[in-house]
Amino acid sequence: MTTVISKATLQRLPIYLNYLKSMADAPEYISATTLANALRLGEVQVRKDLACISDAGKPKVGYMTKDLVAVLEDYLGNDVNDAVIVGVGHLGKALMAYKGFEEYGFKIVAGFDLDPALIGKEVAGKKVFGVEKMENLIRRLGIKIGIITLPKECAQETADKLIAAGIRAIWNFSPAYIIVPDNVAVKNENMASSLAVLSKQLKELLLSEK
Amino acid sequence: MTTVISKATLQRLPIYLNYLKSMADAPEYISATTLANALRLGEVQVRKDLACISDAGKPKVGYMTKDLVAVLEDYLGNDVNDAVIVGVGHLGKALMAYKGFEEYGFKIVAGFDLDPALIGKEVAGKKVFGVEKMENLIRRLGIKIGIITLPKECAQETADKLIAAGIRAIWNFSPAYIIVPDNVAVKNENMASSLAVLSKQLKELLLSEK
DNA sequence: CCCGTATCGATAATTTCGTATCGATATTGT
DNA sequence: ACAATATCGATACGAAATTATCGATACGGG
Repeated sequence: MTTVISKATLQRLPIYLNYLKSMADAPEYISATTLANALRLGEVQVRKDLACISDAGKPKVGYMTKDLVAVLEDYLGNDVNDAVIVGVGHLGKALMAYKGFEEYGFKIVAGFDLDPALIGKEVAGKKVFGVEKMENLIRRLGIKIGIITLPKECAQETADKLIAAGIRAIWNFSPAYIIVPDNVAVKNENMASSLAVLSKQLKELLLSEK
Repeated sequence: MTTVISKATLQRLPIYLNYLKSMADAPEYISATTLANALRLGEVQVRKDLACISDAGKPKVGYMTKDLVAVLEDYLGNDVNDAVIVGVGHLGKALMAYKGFEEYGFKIVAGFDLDPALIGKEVAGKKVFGVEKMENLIRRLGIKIGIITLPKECAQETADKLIAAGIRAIWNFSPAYIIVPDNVAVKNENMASSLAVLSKQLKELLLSEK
């Protein structure tokens, strides 16, 4: 365990956790085989992923479910990060209301927007501020993660402001491709990329039946 | 060109297209080097990706921008797929209003929801129907793609209904992991996976400066 | 009590993906 | 016209990820 965890594995860990927690009738033990079948993954792959964070697998029975959940939660959420969101449109509101981030050590503490109709309101219990308060508030609270849910025109400009205020990781949902300095992490969430994969799969499915 | 296109490449193609189209002052020609620098990718990687779909690169000058856009659009959107969306909450509305899907051969034609206050209304010019109309409408229009933006409780059940109605590709934004038959494509969009990667990057960044 | 089987962990093989290198070619400057 | 250079496409190499294989171990059934 506690070896170097590859990016690919890291992306699967939340999926295991999510699946385990969503099981209504969780058995006491669960095997890699069972998990693999349920999630459409390779049996060996699951075992290898789990080996990174757990060493409690037993032949013939599998892993104790509650232990597995515990180590996954521990690994994924071991330090809670506060985050702010810029752009309280539909997507921004959806993310602010998304239950489940906090399970992964992630907490949205405030939103920012230009719209006076939104400022001062609350969304999912989180207050919405005017963007002019943004830099000050981020700096004061020492927040490191910023989420951008804005039209692409203002995305880069906002990213620059966030970075100037001390943000070190940006999750960008705008269609714009954001460029940041090397000492800032960025994840450009591109809907079209996911879609391209799905669309290709569909095409192949339909073709294979002709 | 027209070789087998890997999944990794396929995911980058929309990014190239998006970048090229978003350039305000697009030059007549653009080189792989320029693209690579702008998108923080390897120069050779970009060239290799583009080689899959284009053969119009010229030494010293690069690719003719409008040709590149044309082949990318052609490849990514060569068959327009109609799609429906189930769950017209914040996220559903955000996707319905998302400009940019149609550039990738993808068109949301209707939404479905349970809320009587929404039924009959329009979101971004698309009508919202009651879920009881869902199966009929999908079958009648021969729609193949369904997007699920519902709470996790109803996700699997809805997926089953969609499939029964003839849907062959599901884009699932609910936190639930959806299981489908082999002849249906599914993409479980897991926010937590993206987040895990970003969060780890941030942690490493902060650690490396200590 | 022993044998068959499901499962684990580890190692090895294969595949996929990314990167480096090299000759070829078009443009620019002299 | 010719040399210098940026870029392309192709090939070869290396790294990463997935998949296959194997011995070891725990449980259940004769």
